[in-house]
Amino acid sequence: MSKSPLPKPTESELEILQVLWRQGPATVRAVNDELSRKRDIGYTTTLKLLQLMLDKGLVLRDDDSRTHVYRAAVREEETQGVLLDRFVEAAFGGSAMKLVMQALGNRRTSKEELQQIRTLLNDMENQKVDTTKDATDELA
Amino acid sequence: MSKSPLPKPTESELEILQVLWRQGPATVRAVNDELSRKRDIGYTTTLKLLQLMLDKGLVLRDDDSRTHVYRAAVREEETQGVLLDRFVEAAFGGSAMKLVMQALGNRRTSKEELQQIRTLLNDMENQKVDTTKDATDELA
DNA sequence: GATTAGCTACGAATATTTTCGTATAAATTC
DNA sequence: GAATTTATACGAAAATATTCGTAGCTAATC
Repeated sequence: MSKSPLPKPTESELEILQVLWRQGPATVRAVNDELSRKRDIGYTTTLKLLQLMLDKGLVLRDDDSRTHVYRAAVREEETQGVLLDRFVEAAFGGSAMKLVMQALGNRRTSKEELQQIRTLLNDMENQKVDTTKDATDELA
Repeated sequence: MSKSPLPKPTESELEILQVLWRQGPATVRAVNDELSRKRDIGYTTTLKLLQLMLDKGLVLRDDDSRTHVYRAAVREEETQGVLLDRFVEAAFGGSAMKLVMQALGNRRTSKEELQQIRTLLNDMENQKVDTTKDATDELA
């Protein structure tokens, strides 16, 4: 019903969400193994983080068996949206455009990706008009 | 010359940098007044933050007169670039595309802005970033 | 069935960031 | 020129976030 408060995940919590989003439900061990690939982190640290995240409602867990299985309780896109808003505000003074321009300008992007964006741009522009038979009045 | 270590500004420090970028060199009082518009913050808190930022090399100050004047020591675009990289990594698993798509998809963007992006896309696809005979142009 | 290995719970130490109180001194006001 | 206002410096409390040690329990191994 109402939008949950959706507590802001910390940096470490985000790391874990990334793992869960990418790999699906996982045990503490699995999450920890994954995190360990990138940095030094103890097992109980990962465990504690997951427990805190459970309290916050960021993850859910299945504790039927002794080895608990955690899964993300927040959707990837939604969470990213929230974080993005915050980030745009904090780092780009609220200008999403500036961010996009910089994100695009600053790195190598493949032709496929560029085309993907073009398609999105077209969709956005058309969608704004309406959804009748023809809306292709602009060519890019 | 060499890439500076460029210590990562914290959230609060970023707030202050925003002010300095927007308004140029300013006194503690001026910065604090500006921050106070958005949230509750004591004068000495702002002062302390600026002093810490001075230590870190994020700002410079002119203390010729009793009332010191601080100014940003890091450029806006550069800092945003660093933060953006970090953010893309942390929140979008390293995919700048995902971020751009979401940033574009999730909010109202004017036709002018869309056109602006198209122009950038075209430039990028042409690989040559210049619009004239000279190829030494650079995108912001 | 005793020992070992693997798991969770949880308190607490660390580290980091944010906030402010207090001391002190210079400028301004009356 | 005394009192008030306005500064800076700085220690340290408070708030957050991260990390790990240890206890206790269950399953697996020998």
